[in-house]
Amino acid sequence: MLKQERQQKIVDIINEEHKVIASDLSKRLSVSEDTIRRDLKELDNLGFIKRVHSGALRKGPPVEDFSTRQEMYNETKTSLATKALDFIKDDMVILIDGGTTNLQLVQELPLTLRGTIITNSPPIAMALSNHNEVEVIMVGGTLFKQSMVNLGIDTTETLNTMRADLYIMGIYKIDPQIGISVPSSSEASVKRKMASISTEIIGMVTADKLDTVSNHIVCPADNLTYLITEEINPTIKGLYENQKISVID
Amino acid sequence: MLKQERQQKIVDIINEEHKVIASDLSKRLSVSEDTIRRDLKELDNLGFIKRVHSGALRKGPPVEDFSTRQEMYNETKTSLATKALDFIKDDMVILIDGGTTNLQLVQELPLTLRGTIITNSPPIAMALSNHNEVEVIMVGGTLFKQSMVNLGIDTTETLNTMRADLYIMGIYKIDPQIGISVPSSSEASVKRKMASISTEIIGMVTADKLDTVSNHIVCPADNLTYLITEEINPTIKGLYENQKISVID
DNA sequence: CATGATTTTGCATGTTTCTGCCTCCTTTTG
DNA sequence: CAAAAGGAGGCAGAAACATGCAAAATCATG
Repeated sequence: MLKQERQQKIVDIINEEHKVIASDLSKRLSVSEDTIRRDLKELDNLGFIKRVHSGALRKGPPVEDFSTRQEMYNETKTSLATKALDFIKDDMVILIDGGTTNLQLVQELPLTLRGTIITNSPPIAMALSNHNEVEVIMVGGTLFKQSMVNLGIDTTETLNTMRADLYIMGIYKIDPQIGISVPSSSEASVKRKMASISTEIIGMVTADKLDTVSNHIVCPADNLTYLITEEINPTIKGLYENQKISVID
Repeated sequence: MLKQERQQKIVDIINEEHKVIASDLSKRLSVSEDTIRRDLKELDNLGFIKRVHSGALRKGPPVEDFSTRQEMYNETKTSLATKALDFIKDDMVILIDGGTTNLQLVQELPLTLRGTIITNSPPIAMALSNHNEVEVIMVGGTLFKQSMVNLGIDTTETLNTMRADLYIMGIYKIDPQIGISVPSSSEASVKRKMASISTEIIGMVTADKLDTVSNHIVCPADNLTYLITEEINPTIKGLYENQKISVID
């Protein structure tokens, strides 16, 4: 068995069973305890596990009580988020609204990032609790539970007094002709306001959201400065590029 | 069993049961009393528990960040929350700020509750995502990560336009003479504003917060309509009752 | 293919940690 | 005060660990 393969198994076992005993692993994987110890040491150095005497422990919290977390460990969303990271620099004022893709992005932000993040989404705010160099400004309003964002007249009024370098718009539906649309009018109006106070706008879109339409129009698609998508389909790409949007895939 | 694992269990047991007897632990964990004593000593040195003769007690940790405190699901907070539930009826406008005890309370609210909840705490808002009959209004501001609440001028100004039937105040420190205090001035001013727009105020207090003081005074203790505590100590109870606070234990 | 370098692994070694037992001391309780 | 319970510190065996070394496997390069 390959070393890398074996170490992957060890990580899997620890994630599954929350703890592991070195001598036990030795039998289960049919290698000497010395090898196991070396593996555990390496994995600890890499930060995957926590080494303790006679074995190792899982690193994260013992129980994940956020049922939504699994859903967000989506490979596509991760790769979209990674591309979006290129647009985020220190000392920017960044506006982020809701959506699981945006949440994914925030979770990938380096802990050393410095700047200001304005959001109307409680989950986004909470995800930033460990970013000590980021000032988080929450925009209040009435919580719209379906997408976990604050909306309403208070929200737009508060936004009136702000500005941002970059708005990372959560996108539910987008279509080259119709534009960006959402299921509720108050959400549309808050997004419009956010767009109006930001210098640049980027949107991350998974392929399933391309060429679909919802009830309330936010803005034309070409209001986006950058469209980050996984789609390689040249037809679709061309449609958006005709509107002078930079399409990144 | 791993040593770390055993010590984690001891901490869990103490958080759950409030106290623990060394000889009892020895049987429950199948190790000698000597080993238990050594564990308790270590855990005491690390600050997780308070060592006493013949066992150990739960420690009211003075300061630590929110993510650590959030792990402390313990019996006291649950029972305090249960008592507080009596004050919550349908169709009320309830103001709730931050704190783990408040979060615990919100998690125990019946899903059928109907009404309006105003909060400046993202975790509180998120905990209400499944309460379909509750309108959640988030008050924005600058996120104070240590206690996960929104604070600042915007926060107090927004609150100026609101009112509530009941304010459930998260209490950090309370003393009969000095009053209720918190570590930051902006937190104090937001709490004062919240108190001023609410008809009644209740506070849940675990024993470790009684008779302690922090830097910034919020208000006198007798501003509270009800004080809900686990403390049975008649002296302390009398002190607060002299100030015409209803003390519930 | 050949051959030398690198990586991986198991074994032998001396060291450290963990644990239970023992003895002596301290605290609690009646 | 005295007995009982709990605790501190030392000791020793067992288990776990780090380290060096050599054999085997793998890789790199011509």
